[in-house]
Amino acid sequence: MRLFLERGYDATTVSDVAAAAEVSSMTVFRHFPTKEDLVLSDDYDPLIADRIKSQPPDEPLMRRMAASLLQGVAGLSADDRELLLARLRLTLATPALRARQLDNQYATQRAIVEALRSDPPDPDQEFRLWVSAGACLAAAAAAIIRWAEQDGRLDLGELMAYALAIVTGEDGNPPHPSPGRH
Amino acid sequence: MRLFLERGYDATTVSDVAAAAEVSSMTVFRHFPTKEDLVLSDDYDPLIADRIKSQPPDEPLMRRMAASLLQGVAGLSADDRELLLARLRLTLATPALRARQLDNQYATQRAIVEALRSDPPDPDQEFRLWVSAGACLAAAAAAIIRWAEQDGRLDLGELMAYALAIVTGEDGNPPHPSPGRH
DNA sequence: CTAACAAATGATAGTTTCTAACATGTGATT
DNA sequence: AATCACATGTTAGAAACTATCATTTGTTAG
Repeated sequence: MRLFLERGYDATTVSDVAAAAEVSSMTVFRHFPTKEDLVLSDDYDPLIADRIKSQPPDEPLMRRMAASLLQGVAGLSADDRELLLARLRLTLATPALRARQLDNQYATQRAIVEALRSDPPDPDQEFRLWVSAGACLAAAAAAIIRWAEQDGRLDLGELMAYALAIVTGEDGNPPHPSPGRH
Repeated sequence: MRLFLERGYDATTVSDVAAAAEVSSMTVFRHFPTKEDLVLSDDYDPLIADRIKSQPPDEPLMRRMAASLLQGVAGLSADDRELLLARLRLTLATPALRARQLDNQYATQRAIVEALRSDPPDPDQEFRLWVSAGACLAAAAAAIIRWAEQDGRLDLGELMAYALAIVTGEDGNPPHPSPGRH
C-alpha cells in the first residue's frame, strides 16, 4: 500500500513490492494470486451474507438487505475505515482495480441471493432477490464512493442510510449537509 | 467472436485472432486497445445519456431513467440481440470480461449523472442521481443477465420492465412466467 | 502516369504479469 | 538425529501489451 500510494498502482511493479518486502516475486504471487489482490482482499462478503439471514423475516426484502449493509459499516473500527479509505482512493483512480472491485461487488450480490433464496428454487423469487440486492449494493457503493471522494469527512453510516432510503423509497433527508465531523 | 466461442476467451490468444484475421498481432492491438475490447465494444452509453435528456422532466427521476433504458432495448434489432447474446455468454463465463463489463456499466452510470446534473452543481442532487442511476442500471443488468441465462427465450423488454418496476416500487407482475418466445 | 504524401501495417525488441517445474532451506515431530 | 511438511528461491516460459522504426498501400496533385 505504501508503494502504491507513493508511486501509483500501475507504476509499481510486483518486483518492487517483492523487493520492499525482501522476498522474491514468486513469493508475492504465492500469497496474492494477482497483483490486484495486494490491494483488494475482500472478506466482507461472507459477513454480509451471514448477517442477512439473521434479519427479521417479516420485514420487506430491501429493508432487510439495507439493515444488513448498515450493520456492516456500523461494525467498522476507526482503523478499518482508515484502511478502507486508502484502498478506495487507489481503487477509484485505477481502472484495473475499479473493475476488479466491481466484480467483487458482483460476487457479494451472488452471495446475498444465495443466502436468501428458497430451497426448492423459485426463478421469479430469485430474480426479485437479484434485482433488489443489485439495487441495494449500488446504493451502498454510491455512499462509499461519495464518502471517499469527501476524504471520509462525512459519516459513512448516515450517508449509506440516506442512499439506501432513496432506493427503498422511504426517502429521508440528506445527512447534515455541511457540518462534517472528524 | 468465433474463436472465443469455440475455444474459450482465455484459451484464445491475440495471436490466434490476428492469424485468423490474416494480420499481425500489432494490427489487432492498434484497432483494439486491449484483448477485452475485441468482445466489449460498448457504444450504447452515449445513446442512453442522450435519450435521458429527452424524457419529460415532470416525471419522477427513476421513471425517466427506466424509460430511457427500456427505449434502449426496444431499439435493438434481432441481429443486435443475437450478437448481444453471444457476447453475454462469453462475458458471464469469463472473469476478466465480466469485470470489464461492470466497469463499462460504471461508465454508463457516470454518463447518466453527467447528463442530468444541474449546471451549478448541487452535491446532494448529484448524489441522488448517482444512487438512482446505480439502482436502475443494476436492475437493467439483472434483466439482461437473466435473459442471457435463459438463452434469450424470454422477452428482454418485458423482463427489464419488470426489473425496473421492482426498483421503482411500482411492483408489477412477472412477465409471462413460462410461455416464452424466440 | 507518376511523384508525393498520409495512413495503415509489419517487424523487432522489450517490459510486466503470471504459471510451471524443480531445487533448497527451515522448523517441528518422532 | 532423521524425517517430513512447508515456505521460499531459481529458472524458464507464455501471453498481453508498448515503443520504435521500416514498409507497404492508397490517394491525391501535378
